[in-house]
Amino acid sequence: MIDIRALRDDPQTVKDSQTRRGADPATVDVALAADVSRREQVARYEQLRSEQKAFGKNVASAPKDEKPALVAQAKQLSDAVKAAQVDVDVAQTELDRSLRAIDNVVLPGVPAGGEDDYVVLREVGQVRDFEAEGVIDAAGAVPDHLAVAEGLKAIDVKRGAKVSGSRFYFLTGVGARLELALLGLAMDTAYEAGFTPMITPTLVRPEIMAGTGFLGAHADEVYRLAADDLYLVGTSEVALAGYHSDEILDLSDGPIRYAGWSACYRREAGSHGKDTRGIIRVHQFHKVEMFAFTDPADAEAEHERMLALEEGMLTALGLPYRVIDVAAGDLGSSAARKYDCEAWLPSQNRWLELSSTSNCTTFQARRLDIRSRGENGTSPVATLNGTLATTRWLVAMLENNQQADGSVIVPPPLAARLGTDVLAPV
RNA sequence: GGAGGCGUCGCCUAGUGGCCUAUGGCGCCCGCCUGCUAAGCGGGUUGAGGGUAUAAGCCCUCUCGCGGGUUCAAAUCCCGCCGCCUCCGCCA
Repeated sequence: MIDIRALRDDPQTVKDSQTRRGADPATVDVALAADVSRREQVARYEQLRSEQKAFGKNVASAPKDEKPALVAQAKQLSDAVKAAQVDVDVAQTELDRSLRAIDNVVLPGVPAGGEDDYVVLREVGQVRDFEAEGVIDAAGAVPDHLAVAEGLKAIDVKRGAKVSGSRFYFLTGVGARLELALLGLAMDTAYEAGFTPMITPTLVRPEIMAGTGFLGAHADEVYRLAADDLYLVGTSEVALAGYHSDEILDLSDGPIRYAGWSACYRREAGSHGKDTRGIIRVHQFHKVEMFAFTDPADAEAEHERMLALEEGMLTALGLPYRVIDVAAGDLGSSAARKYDCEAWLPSQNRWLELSSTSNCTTFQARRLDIRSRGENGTSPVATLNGTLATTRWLVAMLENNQQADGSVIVPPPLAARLGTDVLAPV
């Protein structure tokens, strides 16, 4: 939800933001009109209610024989109050609806445009020359993650499909160990950076799902259990954002930071035919997600901090990657800025998104009513999230660290956990 | 899954339709008293939103788990939901 006070004070900024996203700036005028209307109705209701309460005392203390006449008058007042209450409800609903139609205000510096208008901030690490090293198959191509994994008996997609259908898989043996080591490293990294480790529910109530904005444009991406009216989360961000819903937080000691470990479920409804081989795009995976509640003034610094932690993980794993500043039109309604880290995928000669960190400023906190106390009462906090590791990271590790003999070098931080620095084909 | 009980201002608690603008205690805060501490005495203490003034303050609305309903009037009566507790059953 957008800040109604900021909207009153400076509608032009919000209009400009909508324009940069490719959205309709007229939504701002609709919301402003709804705001004025709501305030009028509320003032009217409060006035009438005040009169009613004062009159009610007369009725209570009146002698018995005067009561019938007073009650008749009170009834008229009551009818007026009820009518005013209905008007307030209508105006409030209209205001909420019009505010939900407005996306978060993008931060200065965010590139304008759509999906292809991102700006590459930097490329880090060296992409190996696989051909020169002889890491190619019979057809002269770099083996992809699934070919490598099958050599290690690390991933079984055939039986995943047999048991659960397409886009499901088993991580087997070293594959399972590698994933546990990766996610464990991510949890430890987050813990050392001041994040409280959390293992979160993966089934949530409708109001939490809606409050975090995942039932909007991408509602068909979400699994729902009809018999229980619960949703399977696509990320622990949902549970972590909901964790403090309807609360007033004490941020006087700095940001509140959580690292959520959870399974994530996505229907991948709109991606038929995309990334169908291997485990790049699957219905279920695991993820360690950073989540922070901060003072709005600290949000941009926290965002940079999360990005640095993500880059630290990628560097520790020795993965070549680049950082992109996602363009306004590709942000999703709650983000004010988003950085993606993309690792190099040698089998496809392209970049693959491994992590994403969003600064949602106060947008999510307004919907979930999460505030902190300041000099002038309470105000919404800022929320931020960022990926620290997912199952998909295995894809990049398997491809980038493979050797000509089909073995895979284990990066040092994981080697310590696995007890070996190389995974050999079996 | 079945049966029952409960949810009031930090904690405990009173409150069965109208002077409830919610009782009392504990705790906490301020002051008095005091060699110091404790005790005692006096005062204050639900939270949120808005208005006005900004030294404080003053005014209005909402707030008795949440949402509806009945009524001129609801903490109180009715319905739904959520949560907690007890017992039975089942279960990793």
